Amino acid sequence: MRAEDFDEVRRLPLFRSMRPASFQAVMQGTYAQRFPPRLDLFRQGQGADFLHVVLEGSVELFADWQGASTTMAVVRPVGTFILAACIRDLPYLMSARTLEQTRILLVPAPGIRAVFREDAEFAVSIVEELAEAFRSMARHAKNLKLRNSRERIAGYLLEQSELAGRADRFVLQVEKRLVASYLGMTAENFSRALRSLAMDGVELKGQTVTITDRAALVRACPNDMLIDGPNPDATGGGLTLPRPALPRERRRKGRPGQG
Amino acid sequence: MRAEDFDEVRRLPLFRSMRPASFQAVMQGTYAQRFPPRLDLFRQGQGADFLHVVLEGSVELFADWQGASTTMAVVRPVGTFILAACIRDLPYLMSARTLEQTRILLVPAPGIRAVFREDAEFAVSIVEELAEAFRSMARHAKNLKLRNSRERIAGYLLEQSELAGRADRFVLQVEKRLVASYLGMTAENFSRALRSLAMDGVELKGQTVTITDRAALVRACPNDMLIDGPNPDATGGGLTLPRPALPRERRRKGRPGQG
DNA sequence: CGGATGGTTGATAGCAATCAAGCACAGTGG
DNA sequence: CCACTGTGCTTGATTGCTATCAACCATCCG
Repeated sequence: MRAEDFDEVRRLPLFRSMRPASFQAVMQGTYAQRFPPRLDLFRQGQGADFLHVVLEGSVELFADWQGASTTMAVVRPVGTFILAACIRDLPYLMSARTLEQTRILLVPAPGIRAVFREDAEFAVSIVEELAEAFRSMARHAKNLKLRNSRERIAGYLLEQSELAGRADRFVLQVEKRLVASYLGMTAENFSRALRSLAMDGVELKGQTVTITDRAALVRACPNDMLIDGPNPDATGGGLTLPRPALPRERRRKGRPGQG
Repeated sequence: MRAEDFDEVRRLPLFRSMRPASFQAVMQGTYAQRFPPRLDLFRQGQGADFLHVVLEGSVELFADWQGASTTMAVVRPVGTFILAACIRDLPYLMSARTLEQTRILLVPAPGIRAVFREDAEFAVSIVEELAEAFRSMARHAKNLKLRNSRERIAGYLLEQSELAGRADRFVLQVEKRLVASYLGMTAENFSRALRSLAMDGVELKGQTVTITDRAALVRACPNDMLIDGPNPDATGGGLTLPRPALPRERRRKGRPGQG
């Protein structure tokens, strides 16, 4: 591993608070590698050999079953993936491929597990990373189960706007077909539903999205901190009031969920 | 906290490998409590004060948004919940209620966070628990995105059969409406789809399910270790072969997913 | 200029939600 | 003992959202 990589990695949130000796130990066998676009990194079901850290570029995590395939997440710098599989030394639940040219740090899983026991600060970093991954996946599931496709798209656009610094105009970071899959719908339906959001203050031109009426868009999908993510100091909603204990749980029209 | 509770708790997977002094520290302010059926334990959005450990009974974790509600998980002894929220000291993403009379251990979150740094064995237990929670949620999301309702039900039945020791006859552990919600469909649809599985080797009588033709049921939903869970020494499938890189990703008929 | 890929649009089918009863069962109270 | 009532479950009719199938367009690229 190159010296400049070494320094860069040392500054990553996951590694910055650990003791120098621990860092050295974890770095044994660790290397950074550059991958071309659209390269399969690993398949679901494989054994977990390396913790992956995205340094540059982006990686798609996806899953498939019986010929169907779905995008589970897109990881960008400085995100990690398959931490859980490494910790438990179990097969990956997802497959991974690069979306663009991507530089990835590959940290041997055994080293992680060993140093975890010896360096409390590293353990804290690991567990916080993992906790955030859990919460992210829980939000993903909630999003799928509690919202219909139109709402999911509206929510996604609002979230992207937040990530772009609450900008009213931003460019989609990934191709639409991938967003569609991530949001749990077909590309065709995504296209249609996205267009239909013109009524709700969304303007489209290629990959560029312009929010012309934020209030209307929020009306189409009231944002909720507990689904859309923490987005610091969100003025919008984040409301989650205790509901008034209805006689028999009432269901909102338009969504499955339960009774 | 009673002495016999103390001993019982000490033997739990989460606490059994930690040092005595650490255990003492974590137990400060910890208490076991018995709750009546159908009692709300907390609401999503609340601050994470206690790690919860189910000692007896069962707890439903659910989430709601804009009047819609969905079951995210059912926790049984000796499972924990909201570990991630405790670790990160963030609001719960889900609400919780008891399903039956339930005894729960309430462990103050600050103690967890403090002792985590001091006792490596405890840290390992925590992180393994959390990793498993992540994987469970990831499987839940995969299940929702890659299978249609019929398949999800068939998969659920096969899983329940495994949990009952690969029994061909077993009793549903929770009411059907709740299973339906967990599987992401309405109670009505669950009822219909369940009945339609008679064609696939499933017999029904009240809460009792009899699998008369396991092969047929597996055909209705090929089980996959990476969705249905680890179910030790499963003979069935668990196959997840590298697909042969089709010219343009083909989609199976009947499921959303992506392209 | 093909050819491949991503995106869009239209027509159609189908799965799943909604609305509305009706049934079964348990607990309660007369 | 038996209405009475609440709850869970089922069934039927209907609506409608979403997938599927099939073109077609735009862009990029060798």
